Parts: sequence; structure tokens; C-alpha cells
Amino acid sequence: MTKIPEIADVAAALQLSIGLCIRRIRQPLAEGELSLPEASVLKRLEFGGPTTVTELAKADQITVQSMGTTLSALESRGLVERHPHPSDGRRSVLSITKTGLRALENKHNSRSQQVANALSEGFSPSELQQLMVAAPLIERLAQSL
Amino acid sequence: MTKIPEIADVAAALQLSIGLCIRRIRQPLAEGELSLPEASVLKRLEFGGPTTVTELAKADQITVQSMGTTLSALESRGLVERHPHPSDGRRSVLSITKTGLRALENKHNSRSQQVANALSEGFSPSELQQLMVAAPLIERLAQSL
DNA sequence: TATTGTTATACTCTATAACTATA
DNA sequence: TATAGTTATAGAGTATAACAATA
Repeated sequence: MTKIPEIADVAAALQLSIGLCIRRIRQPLAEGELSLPEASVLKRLEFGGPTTVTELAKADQITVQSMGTTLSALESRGLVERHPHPSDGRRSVLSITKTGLRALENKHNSRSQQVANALSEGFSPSELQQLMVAAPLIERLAQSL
Repeated sequence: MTKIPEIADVAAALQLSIGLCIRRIRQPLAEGELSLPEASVLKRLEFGGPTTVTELAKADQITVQSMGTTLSALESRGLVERHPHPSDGRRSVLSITKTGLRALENKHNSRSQQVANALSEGFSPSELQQLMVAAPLIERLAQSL
């Protein structure tokens, strides 16, 4: 019989694990690597097509200004391009460049890929299953903070 | 039959959920609240008793210098105290103060408590169980990054 | 020499505030 | 007025480098 866990125990366990994740993932990247927010933006542009700063900010639940910072960094490295919106002069339309697509393909240049590599090397299928189940729960937790 | 999840799917799901957690938890705290690293230090001092900067840094897997920053902030708010080590003049011994203990007790003044509150309000026992199973896996993932 | 700790500096990712330009 | 975006500034949490004091 599986015992119902105490809230405090779950909270403590998650804080420990997620806290460590935060610290690890946040560590400085080597030259040219993609940070988590950068990879997130590039993936959205790859799969969702060209869009605006405001839409990208909404998708990642950060402010427009913060998204602007990330986009400027990506633009200066030639990974995204800014074009004027055809009908609305206020907007800019962002799209991923060929260089950006190549950056995403590289298996070692992003935290995303490092996560994937770590998973494939150190976890069993049933553990992957358990992580898959937990992911949406963690997202819901984040949403409610 | 539960399907074995694709590595890429697990990686993407975890990035989304943990990434959002990172952004949420990192948001500025209200005056006097405890940040995640601050609460972590206070809890260690509460349960593990007085110890040194180096030990605390090891426990949270950050550099001594970074831990020093956190401790200085806590000290200036009167939540921890620094005392000379009895036999080794190089070391300082940190301990939690009564004010620090009171800060930990307050149910609303830390990210930790916010996590606990969110869990108790929005998750079923079986979901808590699933999170409990995932926590050590996430920690192992973080360790291997 | 090795260990403990501090100070100085910088980086990433985020925020708020104030602004310009367009609708 | 409202919306889209930029620029300026600040803050949290980390890092590395260089140093002083003690073992």
C-alpha cells in the first residue's frame, strides 16, 4: 500500500531537486552555447513559425522587455531576424535564421541537449515514464506560484 | 500498456516545466521574504546545527563565495550569527538566531512555504505521490548536468 | 603548502519605469 | 487612448580571480 505523502515532505523533496536543477542549469554557458530561454525561443520560432515579441513573451510567461533582451542577444549572433510587420507598423516579426536552425541541431550546444543526453545515459525506461508523468504536475505547480 | 517515452519528449516536457519553475521561483520577493537559497540555509542550520561556510556551500553545491553572499544577507537581517571557531582561527561558525527560527515558522514569508501551500491546495494524494517519486529522479538529473 | 574565508568584479535572467511610435 | 516595442536601470543568484589569515 502506498502511503499518502505529507505535504511538507513533498515540498521539501521538490525544493531540493528543483533548487539544484535551477542552480545547475543556470551555470554559465561555454562560448556560443544556447541558454534555456534562448533555446526555448528558437524552438518556438522553428515549430510555430515567425511571430512577435509580445507573443513570444506570453508563451514563456515573462515580460516583453525580458523577451526583448533575449531576442537582441540572439539577433546579434545571427540566430534570429527581425522584419517589419506587413500591416502594423508598431510590430516586428521575428523569425529563425538558417544559422539559428543549425544551432538547434547541434547536439552539444544547448542546455536542452545536455538534459536530453543526461536522460538517455542515466535513466531507465520506467524512470523516464515517471518523469513524463511528473512534468505536467510540475508545470501546474509553477503556474500556481 | 504504458509506452516507453522518447528521450526527446521527456527532455522537452521537463524543460518546459522546470524552466517555468525556474522563472517563477526566481521572481523578486516581497520585503522580508526568504528566497529559496536563504530558506535552504536556514533549514540546514535549524536541523543540522551550527556549521561553517564551506560545509553549507558543499551541501547546496555552490561556491564558497556564493554562499558567503547569501550568509551576509541573512546576517545583516539578523537571521544568522557568525561566531569564531573554538580551535581553528580560519573558520567561522554560523548558527540560526531566534529571529531566523521565527522567519522559518512564518507560513507566508518564503518560497518554500508558497510551494507547500500550492501543493496542498491544488494536488490530489496520488499526484503528490507521483511528485514524490519524481523528486529524487530530478535531483539525479540535476547532478548529472 | 593547503585550507578557510573575504572582497572585487562580472554574467545571466529577470523585473519595473519611462519613453517612442503607431493604431 | 490603447497597443507594440525599446531603452535605462536594478536586483537576485550565481561564477572566477585575487587576496589575507591560519593550519
